Amino acid sequence: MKQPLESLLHATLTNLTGDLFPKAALPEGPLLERTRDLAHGDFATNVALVLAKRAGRQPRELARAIIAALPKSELISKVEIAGPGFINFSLAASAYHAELKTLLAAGAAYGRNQAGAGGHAMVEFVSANPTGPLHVGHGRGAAVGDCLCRLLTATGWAVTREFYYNDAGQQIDNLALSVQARCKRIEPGQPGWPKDGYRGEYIQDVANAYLARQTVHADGSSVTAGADADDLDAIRRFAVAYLRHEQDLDLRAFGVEFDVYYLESSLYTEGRVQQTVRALIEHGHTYEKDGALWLKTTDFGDDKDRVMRKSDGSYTYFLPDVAYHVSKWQRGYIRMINEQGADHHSTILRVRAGLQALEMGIPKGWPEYVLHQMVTVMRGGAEVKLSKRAGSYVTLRDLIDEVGRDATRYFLVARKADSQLTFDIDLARSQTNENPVYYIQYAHARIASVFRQLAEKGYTWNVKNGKANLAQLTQTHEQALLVNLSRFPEMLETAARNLEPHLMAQYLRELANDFHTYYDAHTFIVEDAALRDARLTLITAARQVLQNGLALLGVSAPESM
RNA sequence: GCGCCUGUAGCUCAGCUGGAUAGAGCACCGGCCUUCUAAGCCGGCGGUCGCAGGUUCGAGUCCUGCCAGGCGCGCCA
Repeated sequence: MKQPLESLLHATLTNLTGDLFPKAALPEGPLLERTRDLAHGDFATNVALVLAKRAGRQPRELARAIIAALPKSELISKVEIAGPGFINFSLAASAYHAELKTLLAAGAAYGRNQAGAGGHAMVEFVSANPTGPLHVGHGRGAAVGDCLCRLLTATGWAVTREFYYNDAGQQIDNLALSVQARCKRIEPGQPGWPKDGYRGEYIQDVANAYLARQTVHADGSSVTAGADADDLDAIRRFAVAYLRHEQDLDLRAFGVEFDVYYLESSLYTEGRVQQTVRALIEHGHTYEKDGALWLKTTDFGDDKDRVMRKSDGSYTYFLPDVAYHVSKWQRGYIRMINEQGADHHSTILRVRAGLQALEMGIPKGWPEYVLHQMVTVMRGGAEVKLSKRAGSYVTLRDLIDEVGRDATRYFLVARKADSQLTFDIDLARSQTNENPVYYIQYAHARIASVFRQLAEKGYTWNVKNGKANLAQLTQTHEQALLVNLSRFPEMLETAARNLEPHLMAQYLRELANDFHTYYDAHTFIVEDAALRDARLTLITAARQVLQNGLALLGVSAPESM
């Protein structure tokens, strides 16, 4: 909708270049914006205001010149100068009718674009260590990351979803020791309980399964428990597989799937960590001090250098991190987006520094990051502390079971990732209109219901007749709906470009509001066949966009509620 | 002390690349179901956009400095 008009304007301005203003004065980026107020038409441009100084003319005078140079177009019904020098465009009703037909023809594909041109993008998200069930923070990561994947796919990217986890190292040792202790009936706090052990009850479940010689499947392989409480290595393998499997069940319940599970241990077994160390040394960005090997991250903006190989010969976390990103780069991803909790924000600089130090031609801003801030969980008016170690955290599974998948996903993705989120379990549990996801789903269900009623009343919807009579849609509410439906492709484009899924959640709420308002103000199933078919055509379009939008959020679009 | 994020209505939050009169939901007050699902609609109440400067024709949005909150600042991951 916006694009043809923008092209027209751009061409007009290009023609005026040199005459009215220098070419360099032309602003880059979008020229047009949607107006907030219908009195200002459909689209507005501030280009006359922007160019005024460079052109040495009054904005309104410049606006007149631009309008005069504008070729005639069927799209536009009115152009006027407003305020200090805005040019406001009103679109012809026929332009909206054409858009509606485009929408219906495109169906589930409406709003999609090819901005990514089939390029390969990866989103790495969740990446929880297999030391316990997923908590609410992981849930936010899962919801946001999954929506990012959907947005990127819808805008022409070939997306790979990857989950990275640490299957060795200190945390996993703690896990194994904790399970071992539980195998020996030692409880947290008792003598023999490991320092920094995992205290959650799920550790006992793992221990019980281990002693019962269960077999668990995870990430393409299966592990059978040895039942020997002294075999720490067997316990470790079993516990990791057991908890990875449990996380998989959580993710499946949440409707999130991954293409690749990447094991940190493989970075060692494949020699990638060693190769990375060697390369970093070769490029001269390292030095030895106090028996440790340091990377000069200060060369790349860090406030102090970082140890990469400890004096005991083992590596700090960030070296495998760098090696891991080298793997991602070598796998050919143009875009690499890491979705993670903001408590890990300090890794951004270091990973990028490590990649730059390798001098492999990796762009400075690669990878991209989307960080989500903490989720505070409230229950009974009190905060529930998230603590994996203490074992008293709210799991993602708790939320899904109590609130439902749809509401959980919507809540976790409807806010800017940048802002802290308060997840009030009591509020989200209450199945009332306080839950905005119901509001949107209800709009969809209502439309479905209208068509059920239509059949009961012995009518059928004549699509052809509806499309031929779109001019009958003259009501204010109908026009508002037409306008907002046509905004969907722009919203999708913006949400994907900015990596901000919450924009889609927000938009759908507005669209649902437009529909509900329309629904209450007018009857769709009327005697007049032309009007009836036109209205049914309009609400079918609304149903389609609600479906498309909800699909981008991974939220269902129910036929009835 | 340093870095990242946040500060908008009583509460929870939107506000897209700076634009024209700052928007929703909840709460509160008042209306609307013999008519396609009232999980809905309409109206009202409510704001010095943390504070102070600056840039700009124009700032909630950009810059600087403060103030407040969150998260990080390890030879943990």
